[in-house]
Amino acid sequence: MTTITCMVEEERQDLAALLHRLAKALVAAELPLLERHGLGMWAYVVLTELSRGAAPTQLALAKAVDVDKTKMVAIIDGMEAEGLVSRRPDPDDRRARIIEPTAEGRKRWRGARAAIRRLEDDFLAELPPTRRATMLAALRDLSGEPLARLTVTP
Amino acid sequence: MTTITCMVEEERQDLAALLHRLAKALVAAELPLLERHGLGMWAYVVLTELSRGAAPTQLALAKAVDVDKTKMVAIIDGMEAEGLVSRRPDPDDRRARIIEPTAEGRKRWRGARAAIRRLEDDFLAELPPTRRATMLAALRDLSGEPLARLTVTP
DNA sequence: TCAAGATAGTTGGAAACTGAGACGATTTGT
DNA sequence: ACAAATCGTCTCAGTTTCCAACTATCTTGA
Repeated sequence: MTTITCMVEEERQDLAALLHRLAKALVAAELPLLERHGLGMWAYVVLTELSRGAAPTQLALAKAVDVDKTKMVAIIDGMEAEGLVSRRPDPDDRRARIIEPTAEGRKRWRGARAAIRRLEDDFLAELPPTRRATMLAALRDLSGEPLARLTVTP
Repeated sequence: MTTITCMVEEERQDLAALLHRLAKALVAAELPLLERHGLGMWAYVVLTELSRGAAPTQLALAKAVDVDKTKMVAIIDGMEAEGLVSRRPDPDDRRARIIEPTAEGRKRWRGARAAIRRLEDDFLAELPPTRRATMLAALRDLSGEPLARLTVTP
């Protein structure tokens, strides 16, 4: 008698596609919230980066949020026109401009972030607490060193 | 003596931003693999959907992979020109075209998927097995009903 | 039955985004 | 002091995205 071991293929779907779909749906759901608080997506992303405390130059900001520096010009232009950020010459390097959020920028960002946080908490409420915590921790871990290794070793 | 309870704000970063960055980096890392197997990103996504077994019409395909139907025309045009899929009139509805992968399309897709699977497995190897399994299961769960609820209830 | 409306695929064009190149003003290295 | 590199900006071409039409076909309701 022969024993046949049937190796069931783990029909996992592509991780990239899965993450992409989730991110796309979340962004689509959050865009109306942002606009209700008077912010576009890029403005929110920039303000989020600025909320980390440091006062970066325009180029550092572009790298931090991963957009082209030529695009950052237009983003900051718009935000400055709306009074969300201010450009200030860097005293240590007169080529560079230091970007800082205004009081209004901070205010709108806090409102928008709270709304987004509520939506995401609601979205995540589907999962039991321990699984949710494990997943968030795993995602955070992956977005660190493993992600960096991806981009340098093609 | 007074006891001060310090509520440490869980400084979680935005889930959408986190997922977006991960997806973007993964896609960027996988694009060279795809092109090495003679596939573009859209061709791979379409072939992946076709591999589910059903033979969908062009419109059903567009909805399944979430692109505009007008863009699907160009995608299928290119794939047909490369001999990756075939257009066949739907016998039940002469307006519709049924899209089917060719042998060559299936072959290239299998090769590309294997390469992608290897890269993703390597990427996920950073996590301990149980955490990885929990995370993947959680992501899969979220991409089902919770995601659908997001898009209809803004 | 048959006329009106809806639908599948296609085409074309407008608007937004992306990415590369160049340039002036400035800094850095030698 | 001088060459090379860098920061912010501008411009321009190539793409993608979205919307409005159009043809051919299907479906529905009087």
